[in-house]
Amino acid sequence: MVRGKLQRLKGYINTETDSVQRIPKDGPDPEQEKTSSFPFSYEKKWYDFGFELHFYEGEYSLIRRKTYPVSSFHGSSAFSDLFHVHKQWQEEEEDHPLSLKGVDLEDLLFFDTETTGLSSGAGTTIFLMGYSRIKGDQVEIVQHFMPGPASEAAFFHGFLTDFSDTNQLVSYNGKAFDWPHLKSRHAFVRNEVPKLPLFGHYDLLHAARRLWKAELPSCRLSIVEEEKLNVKRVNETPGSLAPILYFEYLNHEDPEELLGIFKHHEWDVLSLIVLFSRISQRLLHMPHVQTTGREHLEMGKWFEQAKNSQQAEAHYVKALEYDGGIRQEAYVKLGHIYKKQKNPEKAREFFEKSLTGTGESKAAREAYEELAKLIEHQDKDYEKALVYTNLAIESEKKISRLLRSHKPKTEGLLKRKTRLEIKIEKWGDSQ
DNA sequence: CAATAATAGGAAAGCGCACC
DNA sequence: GGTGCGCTTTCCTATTATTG
Repeated sequence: MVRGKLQRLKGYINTETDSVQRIPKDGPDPEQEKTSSFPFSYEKKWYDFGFELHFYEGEYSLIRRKTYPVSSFHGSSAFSDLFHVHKQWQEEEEDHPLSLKGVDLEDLLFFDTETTGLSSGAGTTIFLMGYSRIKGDQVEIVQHFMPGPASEAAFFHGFLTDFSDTNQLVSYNGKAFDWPHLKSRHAFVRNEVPKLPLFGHYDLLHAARRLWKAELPSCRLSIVEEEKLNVKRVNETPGSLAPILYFEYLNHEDPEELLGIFKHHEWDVLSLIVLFSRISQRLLHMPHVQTTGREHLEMGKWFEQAKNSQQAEAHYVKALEYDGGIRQEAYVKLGHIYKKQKNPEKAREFFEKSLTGTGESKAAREAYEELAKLIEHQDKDYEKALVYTNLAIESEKKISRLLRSHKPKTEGLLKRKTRLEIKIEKWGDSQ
């Protein structure tokens, strides 16, 4: 039985080994199948689904191209938002991981694959890969389908002959999953097909995590879609069923059940477009995007890490408008920025402001310690510095009592305390 | 199930300031 | 003017979360 299956997969031209009863009742007439130029069963269905044959060195893959106007919506965003976002990125002075400065918008490939499993062992293959992209005033979706293991070269050939080396990938966890996977599968057919291009690669999983790690229960694409894009998926099959459905397809050749997977893949690559837009709109302070205080805070951190303190400051300042905990954190972050900018007076002002109102927190602990430092070295008011050091120690203790996971790190603070006590001992009060 | 990359936290190294 | 200490930056490591 298994042997028969393998043989069937190996060469579609060889219909001799296929028993008649294995062809489903509503399948094509076996007589016709032999003479037809279409190498698989269910020719009509494939055409109805919009797929075209791709022929390469005696093998075949299937390709579907589909377009929507850029004015159409996906969730609560229009694809055309990307135009504005792209334009806005050109205005930015400093670099950022998501920046599109100098990138041709139509070079972006919003890319995803469907595979026969998660493990990257030898048994797992890619059977569907493709992308969405902007083409003029249309969004184009290109899907390459591998109709069987014997078609991998044609499958890759169709995919690889379609774009240029200026293309850039945009994916969700593609850096860790899709691309390495694609590379390892490509190795099997590398002699027969073009080389893999060396892409620039934006991975939106990491962008999403940066913004929403604290806010969302998980940063899985489906959750992000629901919470941040208002995308409600209909008529699609979850990706987790892809392996089973593909194996079933290989048995009976009826693509009907794969329709939901094609839809799923389409949703994925379309969501990537609007996700890219949504995140960029927030990063660039573009209007009409509801942005939370937490998001501003996280974006501030992101810009800070990208060494763009101007944008970092802008987002932290925005975060000041939100509720207690957020505002407190933002004050502390701003304090650090001004401290780095050699403006200790302003730094101190912001650390102090962070302590008004809100109770114990890591931010408060941080502020106490920073104030102790500034007062010791600027004012040389050792008594007062000692007071803040003790407050920091108290704060640290309370936090570790509150958060079981947090192990107290008072070592540095205690060191500071004894040093200050010695100084006071030596010189009495602040001179 | 595997691979990957970002991140957080810690250790180590470089830098600047104060003190003698 | 040399020395030591505290502070910041950088480097390294372990952990975590996502993909079909």
